Amino acid sequence: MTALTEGLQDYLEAILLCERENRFVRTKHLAERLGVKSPSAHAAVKELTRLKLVEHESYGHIELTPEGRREAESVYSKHKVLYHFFAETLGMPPKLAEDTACGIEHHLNDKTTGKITKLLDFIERKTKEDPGFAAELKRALSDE
Amino acid sequence: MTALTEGLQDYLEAILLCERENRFVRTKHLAERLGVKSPSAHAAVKELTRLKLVEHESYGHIELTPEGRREAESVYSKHKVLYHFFAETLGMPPKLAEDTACGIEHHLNDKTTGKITKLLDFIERKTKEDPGFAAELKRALSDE
DNA sequence: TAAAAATATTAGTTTAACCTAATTGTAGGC
DNA sequence: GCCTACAATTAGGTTAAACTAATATTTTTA
Repeated sequence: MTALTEGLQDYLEAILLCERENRFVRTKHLAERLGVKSPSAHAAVKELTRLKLVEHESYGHIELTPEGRREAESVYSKHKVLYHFFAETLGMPPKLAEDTACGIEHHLNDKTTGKITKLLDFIERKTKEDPGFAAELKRALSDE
Repeated sequence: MTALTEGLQDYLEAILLCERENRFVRTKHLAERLGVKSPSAHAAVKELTRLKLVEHESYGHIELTPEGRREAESVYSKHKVLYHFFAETLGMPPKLAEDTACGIEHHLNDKTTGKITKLLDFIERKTKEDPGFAAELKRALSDE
């Protein structure tokens, strides 16, 4: 096991998302997305390269290895579940839901994420099937 | 605002809990509880002293200031809500629920914690009132 | 009470993040 | 083809957290 730090997980996730938006990924993109300066992003990419999670030739663009992609997708899938939980289920504002998901995503293992997913699916199903339930839940969560 | 690091929040929480178990708190207790060596705990306590969140005379015991206690209790209350969520609601094993709560507690603001609490209360109430609901939920969460 | 054991503290090192400032490389416009 | 602007990299410094090893203090016990 690699015991990837939270920081490096964030970089992997950022690479995955930049890839989708930009067709290729550069130091600058990561720095912007993560709110750090380029030398910081550069150092992180260097370490990810050492760990064989990305490939990066000097002054070129950055690519995930299969292993890096697996890792990145694992983090991102947790992110999505959490975002859904905070934004949709709990009705928190998008920005806060996003930031909270970011902070937490590194601390869930797959089992836990699975459980949360099941709970969300259950709540969603009940909400669709039973308008009474939906109303009750909404009322219970409101800040009256 | 003090912008307390996660690490220091952990120490405050540990002081609060040691207090309840031991009548007084020493460097050694914190180190044991947090799984670090005494010099690390010592350094943390020194920093907390500088921040006026604890009082600590050399070779003596460690006490929370009112401000430190408020902070410690805020962290611990989040911990409890999360533990309840993972262990009771999701049915995860105690140790895992505990560890997960520890990792996450620093990333929730009061609003978010409030929302989660409301959701848990709602689920608990429904579960008590309606055996059918309880069974459905249990089934939805099972790893069949 | 003096020696031994336990605990606390200090000193100095390491690692992972970040930063700024300085340098090197690349690519487009003239 | 050269110059400029932008981007990437390197160099060197900071902070928070941990560690080990060494020293100091307190407590226990013989």
